[in-house]
Amino acid sequence: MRSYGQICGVAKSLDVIGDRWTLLIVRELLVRGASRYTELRTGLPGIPTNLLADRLRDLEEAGLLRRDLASLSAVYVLTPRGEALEPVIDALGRWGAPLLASTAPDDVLLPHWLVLPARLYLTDNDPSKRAVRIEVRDGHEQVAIKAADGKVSARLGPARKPDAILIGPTLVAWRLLLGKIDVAQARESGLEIEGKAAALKRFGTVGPPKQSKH
Amino acid sequence: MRSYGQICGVAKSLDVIGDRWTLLIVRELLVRGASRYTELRTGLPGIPTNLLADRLRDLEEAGLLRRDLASLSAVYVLTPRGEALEPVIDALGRWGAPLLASTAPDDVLLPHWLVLPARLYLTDNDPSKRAVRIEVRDGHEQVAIKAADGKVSARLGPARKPDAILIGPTLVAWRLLLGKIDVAQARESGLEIEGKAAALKRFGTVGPPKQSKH
DNA sequence: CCGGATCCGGGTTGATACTG
DNA sequence: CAGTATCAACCCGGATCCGG
Repeated sequence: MRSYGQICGVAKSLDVIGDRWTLLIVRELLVRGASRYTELRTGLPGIPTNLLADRLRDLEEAGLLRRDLASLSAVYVLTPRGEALEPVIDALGRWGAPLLASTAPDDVLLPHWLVLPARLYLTDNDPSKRAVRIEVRDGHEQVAIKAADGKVSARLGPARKPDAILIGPTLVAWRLLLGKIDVAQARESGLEIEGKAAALKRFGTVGPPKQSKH
Repeated sequence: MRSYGQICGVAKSLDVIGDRWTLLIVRELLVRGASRYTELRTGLPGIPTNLLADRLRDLEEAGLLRRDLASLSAVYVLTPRGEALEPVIDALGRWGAPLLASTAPDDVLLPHWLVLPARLYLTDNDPSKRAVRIEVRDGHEQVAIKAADGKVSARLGPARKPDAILIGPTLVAWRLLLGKIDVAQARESGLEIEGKAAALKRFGTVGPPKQSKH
C-alpha cells in the first residue's frame, strides 16, 4: 500500500493494515489461532486467492504474523505485534454492531465469526451457578460458548459436555442467544435445539443499556 | 466500496469506512470539529480533490456527517454516529505509535495532528499545582495543550495566556513534550521557546511503562 | 480564491484457470 | 493443498477545468 506520508499514528497504522482484506485476515487469525492457507480461505469467503497470498506476504514483512513451517504444510500465526490489533478489531466490531441489522440477501455468516461478538456482547446472567456450555453448529463448523464465574468465553471447535446444542442457521442461533427471538421462533426459522433449552437463559446481553428511550 | 458480504461487525464497519482516506477524513473532523472543504484539504495533504468530494458524499449518505449550509459556504460536521468512531481512531493511534519512529524523509506533520496523541499519551505530572498552558506553533497553525487537575487536554487554535510557546518544527516540539529530547537539543533542532521552559516539566508520558526491559 | 466536476493513465482488485 | 498466472474491471492519483 502506498503510504499517506503523514506522521500520525492513525495514518501510519493504515499504511500497514489499511489494504482491503488485511484486517479481516487478522480477525481470522485472532479467532482461529494458528491457521493454514486453506482454512483462512474458507474463513474469508470471496477473497481472491492471489490477494490472500499477497497479504500474507505483506503481513509477514510487517512483522504481524509468522509463517510456521514446523508441520510440513505452512501454518500462519500472529506475532505479539499482530495480536496487539485486537483492540482495533474490537472497536470496529462494536461500531459495526448496528450495521448487522441491515444484511444483504446473500451475506454469509460463518459460525466462528460469533467468537468475537460472543465475548463482546454476551454476559453471564448468574455468576453464582455452575458453568453452562453450549455449542452452535452450522454445516461442519462448531463454536463453543461458555458462561462461568460471571464471564462468557468462546472459541472455535466443539463444546465439551454441552448443556445445549444449537444446530442450524448461525444467524438464528445468534439472535436466540441475544434474546431477540425466543425458542419457538428459532425453531420456526429452522434451528434445532438439543439438550436443555433452559441453559440459554444463562446468557444476557451487554450493549445499548436501554431498548427504548425518548 | 464493494461489500465484503459478511455478517460480521468488523466486515460491516469496513464496508463503510474501509475506503482509502475515509478514516483520515473522520480524524480531521474529530480534531477540528466543523470544517470547510478547503480546511479538510489542507489537513489531508496528498488527497486528490475528487476523492475528497466523493468521500464526503459517501460519508453523508452513510450518516456519519452532515453538510451544514448555514453559512453560505458549506461546512461539514460529524453526526453522533460519526463521532462514535473515536474509539476506533484511538485504537489505531495507539497501535500505530511505534510506527512513528520510522518516518520517511518527506513525511508531513501538521500541528493539529498533535491533538489526539496529546490526549492519549501525555499526562499531568503534578495535578495539585495550577493549570499550565502551552502553545505549539508551526507555520500558521497553532495547537493549545493544557495540563490541569491531572488531565491533559488539547485543541486546535492559539492558547490563552500560555506559559510557554514552542515555535518551529512540530516534530521537534512533540519530541520535547514526550521527553525524548531536552530543551538544549530542541533549540539545536530549530525550535524556538518563548516563556517559561520549566512549564514543560509538567507533562509526562503514559504508554510503554518501561523504556528498557530484558 | 472556494468548492468542487471531469478526464485520463496506471495500479489494485476480483474472477478464474492453472500448476507443483 | 497451497499457492501462481492471467486478464478484465474498477479504484485511485494527478492534472485540468469550471461556475460562483
